[in-house]
Amino acid sequence: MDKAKIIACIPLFKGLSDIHCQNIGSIAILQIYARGQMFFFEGDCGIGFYVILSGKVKIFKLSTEGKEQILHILEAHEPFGEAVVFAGENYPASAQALAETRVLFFPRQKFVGLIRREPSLALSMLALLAQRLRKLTKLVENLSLKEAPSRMAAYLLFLSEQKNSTSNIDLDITKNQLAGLLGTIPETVSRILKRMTEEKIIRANGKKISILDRHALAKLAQGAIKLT
Amino acid sequence: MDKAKIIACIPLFKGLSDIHCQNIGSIAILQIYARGQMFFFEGDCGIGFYVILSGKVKIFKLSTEGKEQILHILEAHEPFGEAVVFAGENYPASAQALAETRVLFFPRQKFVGLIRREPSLALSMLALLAQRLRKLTKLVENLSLKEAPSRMAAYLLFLSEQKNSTSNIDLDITKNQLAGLLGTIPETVSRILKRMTEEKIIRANGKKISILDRHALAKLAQGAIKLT
DNA sequence: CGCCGCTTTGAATTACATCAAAGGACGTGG
DNA sequence: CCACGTCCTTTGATGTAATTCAAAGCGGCG
Repeated sequence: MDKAKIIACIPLFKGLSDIHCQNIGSIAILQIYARGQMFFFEGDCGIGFYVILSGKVKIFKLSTEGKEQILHILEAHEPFGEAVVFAGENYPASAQALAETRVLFFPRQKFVGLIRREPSLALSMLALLAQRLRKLTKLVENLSLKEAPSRMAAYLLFLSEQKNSTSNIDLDITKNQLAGLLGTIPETVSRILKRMTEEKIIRANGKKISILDRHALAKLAQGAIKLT
Repeated sequence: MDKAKIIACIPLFKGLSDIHCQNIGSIAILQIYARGQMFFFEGDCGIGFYVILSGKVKIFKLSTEGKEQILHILEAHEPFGEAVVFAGENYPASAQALAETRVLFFPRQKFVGLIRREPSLALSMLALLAQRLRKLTKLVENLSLKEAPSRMAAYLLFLSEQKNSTSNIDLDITKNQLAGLLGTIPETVSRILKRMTEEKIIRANGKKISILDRHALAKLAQGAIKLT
């Protein structure tokens, strides 16, 4: 199995010539993490970044009392730990495998060397960071400007759009994790879903959720209406 | 007045050769914004980014009900609007001058052209974005994992460190803006400062604040203790 | 001087977290 | 294949931090 081939398939490295993919491949290290295993803890010295080949990874922060805020849940082809490569300090959050996960690891110094010689790679990384920035900005907006039901509504709509705009969504995370993502607790998630069901906005069946009233959900997401 | 000279003084462009500073200067446009004037609104098409020469700029989001969350308050030498240059969509937040502000404006396309030819400029921008990412991560942590008094304590300590670790801080923003920065409302800010004063952790006099008990403030910031 | 926006304070309200408990899903090992 | 434990999920009762609403004092600036 050729690492250059794998790399050519990763969106982040899209558009790079074969020779560059080979260069990148030559510094990449294939690693496998078991479910529950940590990639790094917040505050660890940053030694490089990862790209997921398969599996699922949670990026999160922990409060002193143990409550967790999930920043991202990432899947195949998505990179993480990039910020540390360029600001060269410690990881600003922790990363853990939610399932068995295969990754490519890119050591910091070597990767920076590549970037120096390949401007289009630099632009790819810039685009990636800029996009992360947008995503976090959105998260801040949600956390501070919206209440929990709105955040839930926004998340359901987001999931729905990701998956071809079907009305049938599959939460592929536990409601515990969903709570961490929305900045709340499992009990609240449960109650909100219940109320949405009562108002016939959604139909819930375990991790399967059908959107019955997309319009109401959208209104809810903007905070224009409330759950009674 | 030579734009290349000005640019050489900006931390973002530190370490670039004279010739590069000239190139950068040749695409930069000097602009002056009056107090209260908007640079752009959230959702506007992104046409470029700015670097502050003097003045003060607020980057913020507005909820549908009009509450605002301030993401950053920026001063001389700090850039803003960078994310849009590389993700090439719309501004993810709004920007407004809090005082008369002089900026250099860098049009998107031209700047990307420069980066293609100058890897060290790319690395500078990468470092900048990575740092922004850290800052936002911290904000998310504060908003979701800490309660208001902790966020206030953290902010006071942050200000104190910025200004040579003196115990005498000058909030150079209104408490209204401080509330927006901390993700709360002016009344809450007022009450928290009052309680901190009662517990002799700080002494407040208008916008001047003295830290009396730095240790207690630090404990508060981590959430280890609470205001009674 | 007079106005407008900032600031403070109190009382009422609310959204959400916490605590407690029970039911359910899932996987492991017997 | 069933029994068991663990974790996830739901539901109710209770508590609390923070927003909302209201009103009055303060301050700066035209």
